[in-house]
Order: sequence, then C-alpha cells, then structure tokens
Amino acid sequence: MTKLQSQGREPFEAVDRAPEAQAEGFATVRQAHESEMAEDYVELIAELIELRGEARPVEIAERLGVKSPTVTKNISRLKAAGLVRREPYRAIFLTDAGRELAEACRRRHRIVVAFLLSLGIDEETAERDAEGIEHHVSTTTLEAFKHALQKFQSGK
Amino acid sequence: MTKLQSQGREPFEAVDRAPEAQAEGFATVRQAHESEMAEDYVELIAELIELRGEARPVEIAERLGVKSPTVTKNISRLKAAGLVRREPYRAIFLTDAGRELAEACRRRHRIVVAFLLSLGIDEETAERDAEGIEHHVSTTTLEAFKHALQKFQSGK
DNA sequence: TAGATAAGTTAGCCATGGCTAACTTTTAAA
DNA sequence: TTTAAAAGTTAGCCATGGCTAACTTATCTA
Repeated sequence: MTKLQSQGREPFEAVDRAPEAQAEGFATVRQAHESEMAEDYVELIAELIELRGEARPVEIAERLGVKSPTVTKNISRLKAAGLVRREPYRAIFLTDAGRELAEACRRRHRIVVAFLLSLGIDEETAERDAEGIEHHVSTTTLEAFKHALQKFQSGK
Repeated sequence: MTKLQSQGREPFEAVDRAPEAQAEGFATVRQAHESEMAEDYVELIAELIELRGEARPVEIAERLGVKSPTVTKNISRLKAAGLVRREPYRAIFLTDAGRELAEACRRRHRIVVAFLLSLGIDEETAERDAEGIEHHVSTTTLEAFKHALQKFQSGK
C-alpha cells in the first residue's frame, strides 16, 4: 500500500501512529500557538509601517478585531521580547529582530496565500484560511508549497 | 496582474486588505482555537475506541503529551458540551454528537495528510503539520484539497 | 490657547489549558 | 484477601489573551 492510498481508508479504520510521535505533534501545535500572537502583531506592524510610516495601536486593534487594552498589553509583551520599540502614547516600531521575524512571516504568508489561490480557492477564503494555516506550516511544507506553485505557474 | 503573481511581490510592498475583512479573518482563527481542544480529544478518543474498545485517560494523556489532571479537566468540559459519556474512574465513550464530530475531524485529517503527502512531504512532517493545519481548513479549502488530490492520483 | 475629542493606559475581571501535590479509587499480585 | 501499584480526581497554581470601566495623555479645532 502506498502512502497516497491512506486517504482511501475506511471511515472506521484507526491509524495507529507511535504515541510519542503523536504527542510530539501536539506539542508542536501548542508551541506554534505561543508564537502566533507575536507573529501576527509584527506582521501587521510591518504592513502598517509601510502603508503609513508608523503603526498606531488604534489601527492594530481595528485590523486584529480586538480592543485597545488588549493591544497595549500585547505590545508590552512584544517589547519585553525585544521585537518592538516604543514609548508610551507613541507609535510602534520594529527592532531588527522584529523586522526579521515580520519579513519571514510575510514571505510565508504570501506563499501560503498564493498556493491556496493556485488550487482555485477564492481570494477571501485563501486569505482567511492562510491566516490560520501559516502558523503551522513547517519549512519542509513551505518548500513543498513553493515547489508546487512553481510547477503550477510554469505549467499554466 | 493576476492573483497568482501576488507571491512575486517585492518583500517590502504592503498588501492593503480591507481592515474589516482582516479582522474577520483573525476572529475566525480565534474561534478555531476554541474548538481545537474538543476536536483533538474526540478524534483521539474515536481512534482509541477502535483500537482498544475503550478510551482511557492514561492513553489520552500519553498521546496528547499532557498530564492526567489536564485530561480529567478537559474530559469534564467535553462531557458538559455533550460530546462524551462517562462515569468517574471509568473509560470514556463518545455520544452521538461526539462520534459525528470525530468522524468529520478524521475525514478532514486524512484528506489533509494525504494532500501533503501528494506534494512529496515525508510522513512524519505531513502528520505533524496536518495536526495544526486541519483546524484552520475551511470546507472550501478542504474541497480544493480533495480535488487536487484526485487530479494527482489520476495523473500519476 | 482652551476645551472637546480621540487615543492610549491601567486595573481588574474572565475562560482556557497547561502544571504539581495530595488524595481516592481501581486493579493486580503476593 | 490483603496490600502495593497504577489510574484517576481534586485543589490550587500559572500564563495567555480576551474584555470593560475608569483614568491619563495627545491632538485638533473653535
């Protein structure tokens, strides 16, 4: 039986993976959740700095769909993590580390979105799903997305 | 400029999506996070019931990579949510609703894994990434995965 | 330039989902 | 059948990331 046929299993046949491997997978997901906040913020801050020259908490709150105290709290966490530079009541800027992270996230985001679009998914859905998916895409999988995308683009 | 070329943007060019659409996307991700626990548990419980005839907290804890009090707490939440049936110190079983959710999750899981494998990703990575990705795949995207998979399987 | 409005912060609340320590119940073995 | 080990629960802790209410600071405008 080849790998690919795994999708053809009967609905009730259990897949018995090694417990430790499974546990490691779940641990990876939990770790990804811990970096999601930081990634979402720096990515958005980078976008806003490009568009406006600075990132303001109001706009961050609006675009993330959260209230401003939440932004204040999370920005102070990012500052503690050395990703962000800022003085109270002033706009927010990225440190070198923050800029680096933001760029990596944005590259990844674009690849995921472009990949989903190449499957024929509409733009709204691609953007929305990418927002959740991107945090769980390993470098291996990202490379595979890139590769498939290139193949699609040349073959079309 | 076509959709697909979006990946070819310069690293510093901002993509200005509508703020409300962006906010909605993040809200969707936050909602997905809220159902993740339930989905992971019922999926695993269904697997264990198949393999062993019942699901025991020890094994759930082992496979999720968490400690047993965490399992106890979460199982009681699932019970309150009507997904699980169980008496203290006894094995755990699924209600009809739980079984239904579990099957949907497992179907989705298998499609995501098979799809990643079809891109040439190794099995360990596919399983690990799928664990995180699956919770953020809309029905639209899942259909696109299925479609791409069929195309791949027939064309190979 | 004074005062109103908008923006940002602080304090304190809540649920989630981890954890350890200590206890109870069940199971298995001597 | 008694007792030791394994399994499960309870209580209470922690960090995360939401929220509202109340306050402070900055900005804009009359």
